[in-house]
Amino acid sequence: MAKVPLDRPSLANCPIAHSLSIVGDAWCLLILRDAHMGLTRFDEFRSSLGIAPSMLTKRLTTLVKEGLFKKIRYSEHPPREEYLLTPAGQDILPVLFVLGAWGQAHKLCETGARMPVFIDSETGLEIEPIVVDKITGVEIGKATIKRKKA
Amino acid sequence: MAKVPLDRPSLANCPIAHSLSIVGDAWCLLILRDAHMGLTRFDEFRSSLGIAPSMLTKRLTTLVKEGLFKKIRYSEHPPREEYLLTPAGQDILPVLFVLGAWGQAHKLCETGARMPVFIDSETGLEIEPIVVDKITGVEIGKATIKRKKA
DNA sequence: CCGGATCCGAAAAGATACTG
DNA sequence: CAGTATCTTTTCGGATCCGG
Repeated sequence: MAKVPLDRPSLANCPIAHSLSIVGDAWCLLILRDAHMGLTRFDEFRSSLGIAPSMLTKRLTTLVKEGLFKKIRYSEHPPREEYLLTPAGQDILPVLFVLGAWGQAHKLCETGARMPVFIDSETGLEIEPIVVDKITGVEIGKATIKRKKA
Repeated sequence: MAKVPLDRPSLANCPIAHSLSIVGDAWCLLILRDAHMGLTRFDEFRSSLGIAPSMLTKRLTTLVKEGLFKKIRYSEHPPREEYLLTPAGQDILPVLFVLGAWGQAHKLCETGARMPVFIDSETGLEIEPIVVDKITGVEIGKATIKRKKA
């Protein structure tokens, strides 16, 4: 899609729509996936994803502009830059978790052992992500999306 | 993007990439958002999102083919169909939750009160979604994505 | 009115080549 | 290594039409 029509009444005040206007694109989320796996450089992303350089430039530019990446010059001669996740970019991780968990649950990836797994950086153990309500701790699934009452 | 290149070694066994090859499109996720708000019909989606009919047809067709929607004929004369979420489609809800929570946390939607909120269908209370590890119950955020060791 | 199908100009994506 | 430039192909989105 070119752009989410955020002027639509149904979308104007929807946080989901606003999020999608930034990361509602498979390339963006795959770049963020790679960033969370430790990649930082243009060519690392390009060769990992097989994305055309012009596409990668465009995605990285908007992700920097939207505050998910910081562009850092790590060498002057020759000029070299790397892309580091900001806090906002790091906060995308739960989205990737849940997206991956959905794919796994529905056997989309049956060609063998799935390659990237989620590892707790403290315990080193694999994580199985679920979404719960922060207050009650109850797992989500029976909930619904509703229009807020006036 | 036309299609996620799932033949790439870096993506072939990645559940995130596989999920994105199906729902890695803003329109698809917005249609699913509307479906979770109770919309079922072609024209309901169209007028809610302002999507071109050809686009909507294409998205609905693939979502049916991928098993997120069931197409049900609810009238014979005239022939009328509606799109109902399958269990796989219902399981997308946590993805929408987390996506919305991210947008909210980063103040993407400051034009006023956000319209669709998340309501627990039992208690009627608003939900604040977070992602935790199923086993330990620890909130995710310090975790990382890693390649599985051989 | 509902659920699309078809057509067309504009826009975006993909591949490749090239440059500092 | 980090992108631009260019070219070709595909897709998008709007408008219109159409059968029930």
